[in-house]
Amino acid sequence: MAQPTILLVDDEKEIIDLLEIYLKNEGYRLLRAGNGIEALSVLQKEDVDLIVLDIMMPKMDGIEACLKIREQKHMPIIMLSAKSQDMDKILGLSTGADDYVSKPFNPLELVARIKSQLRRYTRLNVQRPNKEHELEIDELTINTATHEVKLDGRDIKLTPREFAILELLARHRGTVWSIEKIYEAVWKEAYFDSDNTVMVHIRKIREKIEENPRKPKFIKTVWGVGYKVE
Amino acid sequence: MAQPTILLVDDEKEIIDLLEIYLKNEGYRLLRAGNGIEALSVLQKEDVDLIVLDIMMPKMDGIEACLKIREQKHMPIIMLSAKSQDMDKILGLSTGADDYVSKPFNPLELVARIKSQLRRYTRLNVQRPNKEHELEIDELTINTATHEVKLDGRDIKLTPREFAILELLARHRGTVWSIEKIYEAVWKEAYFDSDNTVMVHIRKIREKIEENPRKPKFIKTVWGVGYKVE
DNA sequence: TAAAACCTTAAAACATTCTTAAGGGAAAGG
DNA sequence: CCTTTCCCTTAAGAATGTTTTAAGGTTTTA
Repeated sequence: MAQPTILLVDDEKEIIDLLEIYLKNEGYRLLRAGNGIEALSVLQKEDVDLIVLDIMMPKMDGIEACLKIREQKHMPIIMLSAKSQDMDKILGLSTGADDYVSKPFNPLELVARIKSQLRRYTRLNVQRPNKEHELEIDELTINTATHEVKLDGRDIKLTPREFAILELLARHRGTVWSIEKIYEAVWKEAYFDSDNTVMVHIRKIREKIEENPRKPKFIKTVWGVGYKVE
Repeated sequence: MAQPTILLVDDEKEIIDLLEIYLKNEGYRLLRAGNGIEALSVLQKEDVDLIVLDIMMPKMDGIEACLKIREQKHMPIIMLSAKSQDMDKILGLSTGADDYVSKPFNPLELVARIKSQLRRYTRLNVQRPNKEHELEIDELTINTATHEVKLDGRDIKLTPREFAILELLARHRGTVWSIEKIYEAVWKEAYFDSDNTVMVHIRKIREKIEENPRKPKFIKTVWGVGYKVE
């Protein structure tokens, strides 16, 4: 993290402007958003290391935004609250914020808190299981980042092709994929009829993840059409 | 952590008494100390989950105590500071405190901060290094400050490249690193296909730290993907 | 019951990873 | 400044793991 990126979310432009002066001076890269909705769309496009979030905002308030962000990604969130709204603060914390600061605040205090949070995150340097990278189907967990598959917590070893097929079906839960489509999506080349290699792979996957491969629970056959994960 | 233990360190008895009412009400177990020296001796005997530390104290002040604690154990430290000592606050943070609260404070605010810190520490169910610069994987200890590696207390000599690879994998325990990613992270230059130098280094590391390099315990191969330390 | 669709198996073909050893180069020591 | 030692890289064959092929079996549908 050479130059950490901080997203400032507040509807009061003056506050953002003020913070920008202090934070730029510390070498941070800054992004801004005027409400929760904007913040979420920025997060989709940009790689953000920490968020400063005002509680009171139009459209989507900070608490709601905080919850939504937590659903997707894990990063330090510092909440800003109007003076003496202690209940709000506590609420804010139980939504998953990592810290909060009361308005009016001393900018230096906020800078210190930001440093503290970023330091913690680099110190612990943990891979936080990123919900974004996890697919869950009942007791089956597929981590697309680490290529790990777990069934009831037990590790399942899948080969790269097997993994790719399972990921494809799990990602598009409910939709049926023909053998041809699967082949093209995974192999990225044209499919020749009379090639049963996808079928063989499906069989191998079932052998590994299904209690009874003849009566599959995860990968179902849709007769005459293809396969799906329900 | 059924009933987390909190150590309150302050020379003002009234403050500790006040906090005790609020924190007991939240179900915490409480320990008290009147200064830094007392605090350290309590820590030797008791299993503490979080410390609240006043900055201004006789004998050994909070900053000094904070540094000493950090040398030994890693746990959340919340500092208390007299009003408007902003510089003190920032100093406190750079000594390794995790958060701070200004006196006079709202007890509910402190309760919220304590919850937040404890939640974080349980949420990231991370291996907490006893010392800041040590990574532990079972009986393997990696000191990133001194570049020392110990296995069951015995010294293991690793070359710089070997150390860098092991550190990388150990720091991101659980995540799988492809050969390409490892190369780029350690060598900081572009990777050329058909270069098996990472592989050879992995082999050398295994030779040194694994009982049976064919059946590695520490550095596992994830076929078709890369390597990881579990 | 025949035809079509799907399943199973095992072995051959293919790909990746491991291992070893040797040579070049950098750093340490005289 | 030369020698020695240690570290890094390269390369090639061995070992291990994966994918494909192909042939025969089973289930479903009409």
